Amino acid sequence: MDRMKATSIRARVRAEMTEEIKSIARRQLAADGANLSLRAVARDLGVVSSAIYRYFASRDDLLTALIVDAYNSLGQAIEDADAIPAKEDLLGRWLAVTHAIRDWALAQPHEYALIYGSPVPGYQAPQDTIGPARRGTNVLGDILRDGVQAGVLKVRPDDRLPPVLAAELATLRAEAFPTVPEPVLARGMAGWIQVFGTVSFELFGQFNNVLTDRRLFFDHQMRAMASHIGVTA
Amino acid sequence: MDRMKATSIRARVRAEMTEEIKSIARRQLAADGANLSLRAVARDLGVVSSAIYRYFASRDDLLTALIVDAYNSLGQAIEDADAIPAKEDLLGRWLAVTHAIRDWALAQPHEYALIYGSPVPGYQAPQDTIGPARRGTNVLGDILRDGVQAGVLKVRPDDRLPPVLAAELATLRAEAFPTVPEPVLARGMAGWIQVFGTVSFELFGQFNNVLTDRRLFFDHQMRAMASHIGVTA
DNA sequence: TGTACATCAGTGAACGCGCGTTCACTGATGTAC
DNA sequence: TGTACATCAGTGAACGCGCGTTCACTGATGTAC
Repeated sequence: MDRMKATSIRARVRAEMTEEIKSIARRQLAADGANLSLRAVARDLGVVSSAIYRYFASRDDLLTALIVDAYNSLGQAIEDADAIPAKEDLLGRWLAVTHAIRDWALAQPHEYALIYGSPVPGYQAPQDTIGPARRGTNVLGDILRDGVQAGVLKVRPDDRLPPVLAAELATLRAEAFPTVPEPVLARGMAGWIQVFGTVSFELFGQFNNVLTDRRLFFDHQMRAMASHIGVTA
Repeated sequence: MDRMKATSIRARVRAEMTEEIKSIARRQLAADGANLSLRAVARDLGVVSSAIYRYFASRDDLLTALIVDAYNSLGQAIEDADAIPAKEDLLGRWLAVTHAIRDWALAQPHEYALIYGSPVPGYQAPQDTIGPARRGTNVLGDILRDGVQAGVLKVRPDDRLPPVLAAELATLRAEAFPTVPEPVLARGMAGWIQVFGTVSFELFGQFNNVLTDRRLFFDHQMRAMASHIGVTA
C-alpha cells in the first residue's frame, strides 16, 4: 500500500478510536449518572487509563468534545425537523422543531443535561462550543425571518420595549437575526425559553406527581406559545 | 438546672450543630462547584469525618436536608414577596413573586441548581421534599385564584384543551387549585415554566454573549407573560 | 443531695474504594532515502 | 526494493490525592432513685 493510503489508515484508526472513546463516555454518562471518569472509560475500552491521553489532553477536553457533539446532534435534529413541513407552514415548522427538541432530550437525557442543565463543577466551556450551540437558534431565526417576510409576524400596536432592552435586542438582531424586528425577536426568545423550560421541568422531575401525559401538555403549550409569538397556521 | 432544662440544652446544642453542618455544606456547594463531600464538611467544622454521622445518617440524608431547606427558603421568599403588594394588584404580585424567584436564585445559585438543575447522580429525592416544593406553586395558585375571583382571569372563547389534557388538569385542579378553570391553570403553568426557564437560562450560561441586562429582559418577559396569562394591572 | 448508671458526642484507625495525570518504556507501523 | 530511522499507540507503575462508611473506644453530660 502506498504512502498516502498508509497515512490515512493510521488517521482513520485514530478517528475511530476517538469516536469510540466518546461513545463509551456517552454510555457511561447515561448509566452512572452525570459523572465522567477517564479511568472508567479506559476500563470499558479495555485499555490502560493513560492511553486515553493519546486522544484527549485531559478530562475537560473529553467533556468539551461531548458537549460539542451534543450541540451538533441536537442542532442536526432541529434542522432535520425544520426541513419536513412546507416552508410556508410556520406553525408546522414550530411544532416540528419544538417536538424534535423534546424527543431528542428524552432520548439522551444526560446529553441534554450536559448542555442545558446545571454547569459541571469546575468545568469552563471554551469558545469551541459557541458555534454548535447556535445551530438550534439559527433555525428559530429562520422561522422568525420567514414569518416576518410572509407578513405573519408583525410588530403590534401595543409592543413597547424599554429603550435599553430595545438597544440590546438591536445588537443581537444585527448579529444574528437581521430582518426580525426587536419586539418579534423578544417574543421568539420567550418561546424558545418556554421550550427548554418545559423540557427541563419534565426531565428534571418537576412534573413528578403532577402530570402524566407530558407530550400532550408540551404540545398544548407549544401551540399556545405559537399564538403568543404570532406563529399561525 | 432541672431535668427538662438540661434535656433541652443537649437538644439545642444538637440543633445548632445540625444547622452549622448544613450551613458549611451550603458554603462548600457555593465554593467547590456542585460536589458535596462529608469529609470536607467535617474538616471545615474542625471535627473528625465520622462525627458527622451523629447528625446525618448518610451523605444522601444531608443532601435531602439541604434540598428541603432550599425549597423552604425559596418558598419563604416567594410568600414574603407576595405579601407586599395589595391583594388586588395581581400584576404587582406576579412581578414581585417572579422577581423574588430570580433574586433568590442569583443570590444562591448552587441551591437553585440543587432544586431546579440536573438531578444529582445517584440521588433519589424522598417524599420529604414534596411539601416544601409546593410552597411556591401554592402562591401561584393564590394569585390565580384571586384573579379568577376578581373576574380578571377568565376562560376565553378560543380556549380549547384536548380532552385528555383537560382531564389531567382537572385532577390537578381538584388537588391544589380548586377554583381555577383548567385553561387558566394551563396558562398559569406556562407562566411558571417561563419564570424558571428564564432563570435557568441566565444561571446556566445560555445568555452568555447574548444578553447583558438580564434583569431588564426578565422583567419584560414577565410582563409579557402576565398579559399572556391574563394578569393585568 | 449524692451516687450509679445510661446516653450521647466525638475520636482515631481502618476498609476498600475511586480519581486525573505523569513518565519512562516497548514494540509496531509508517517514512525517507 | 530494502534498510535505517522516526512516529505513534499503548503499557505499567507510580504520585498524591480524594471519598463514604464502620467500629471499638473515651470521656463528658444527663437521668433515675
